[in-house]
Amino acid sequence: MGLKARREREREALRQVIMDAARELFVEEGFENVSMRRIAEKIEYSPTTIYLYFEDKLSLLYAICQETFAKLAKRLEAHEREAADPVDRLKKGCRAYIEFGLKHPNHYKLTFITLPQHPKGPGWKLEESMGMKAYGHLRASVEACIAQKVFRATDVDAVSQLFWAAGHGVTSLLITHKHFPFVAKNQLIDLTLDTLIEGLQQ
Amino acid sequence: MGLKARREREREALRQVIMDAARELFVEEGFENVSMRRIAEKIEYSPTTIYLYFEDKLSLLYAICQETFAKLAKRLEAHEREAADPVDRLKKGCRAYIEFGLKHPNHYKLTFITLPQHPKGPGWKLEESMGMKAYGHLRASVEACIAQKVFRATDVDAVSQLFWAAGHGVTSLLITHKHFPFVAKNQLIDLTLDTLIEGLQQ
DNA sequence: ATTGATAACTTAACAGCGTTAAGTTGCGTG
DNA sequence: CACGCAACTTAACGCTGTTAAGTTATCAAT
Repeated sequence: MGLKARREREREALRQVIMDAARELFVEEGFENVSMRRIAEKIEYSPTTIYLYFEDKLSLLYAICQETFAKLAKRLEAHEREAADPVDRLKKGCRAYIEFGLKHPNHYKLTFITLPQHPKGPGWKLEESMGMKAYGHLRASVEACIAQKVFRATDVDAVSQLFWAAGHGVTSLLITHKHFPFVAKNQLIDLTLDTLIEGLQQ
Repeated sequence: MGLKARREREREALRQVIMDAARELFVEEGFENVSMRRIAEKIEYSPTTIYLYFEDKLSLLYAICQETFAKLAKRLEAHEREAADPVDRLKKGCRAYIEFGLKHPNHYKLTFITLPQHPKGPGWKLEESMGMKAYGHLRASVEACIAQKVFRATDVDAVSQLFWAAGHGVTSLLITHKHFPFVAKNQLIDLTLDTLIEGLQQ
């Protein structure tokens, strides 16, 4: 009967409630500054209940990041369809990536800046799934630019990694050195992307 | 007599012993995974002794980072004297920065990647001292390029931060994503610097 | 209808953390 | 010899992530 199915649904619902509460706290106050007890308090369960749904605190964060980065991949796909011109598409994709990082600094920190090694188990697969997928989008845009001969360089991976490095550099610098007197964010982002494209065009 | 001076010297010596022990542990196992008690054990003092020399754990980390910044600044100065041409100087400086990071990945991680925010307010900016000095060297090179009108852009800080971001991006990506199928390190570094300079030249 | 299993959830506790208040020791000066 | 001060330690507080054991409710089978 539908009993088992209903229980399964309820289980999944609580799992989602935990993730939503945890995400809100993590994003607001940072992963390290949020305790399991605070998450539990927020959802009005005992702290140990969380351990019935997630192996430990890190696994909880991983699950949240999976969700968030699925969103990023989707957003990149959307940008891919929007722009017909490959250069424009590349630029918009990079911009989306950077702005995503700035909007979700804690998720970005976890997955791209400090990858904490999970002491046990099969290890951290996010990079191989969501992260790789995101890189695939970037690579496709670059490949289009090279195919249309608007870029001088021909090594698709080198150029892709150049864009990733620059985008990552801007993003992580703005995130981790909040107090540094940076110029306006948008100015720095625009200058970065424009300079790269200008320098690559033949 | 020289008593006070000797005591001062001894105090400074123990302070340095603490910093050396802490740095070694931090670099080996990461800031979060090293407790004050473990540092104390290593130097064979009680944990509270450390608090006679450093306000708290983060202050200890900050002091260590100051030292690292100082080393980097010195190396940048050396490279600065070598090259007369401003573009060449800028390139060599960036290269030195990146190679410093790749050669001391754990120090780099500690000072530029993992550096957490100090909760005791905004008066703590590491960037105002040693980090600023390093940034100053970069800025001077960029300023020379702009003064000699080899660069199109005129905002010295924006361009400086562009180079910092790109250099940091390459460095941190190579350090933290060791298993990713990057192209050859030198290829990526060269492409990055050449593309930036090409894109900025008028 | 009673029993028994099973799943969901809680209580209590452990070991360790950063940090502080209070206490102890040893030494140079009066 | 006694005082004061500096260096250092002991003991404790209130946290933390996590686990073992215990409770409760619900469904299946006798």
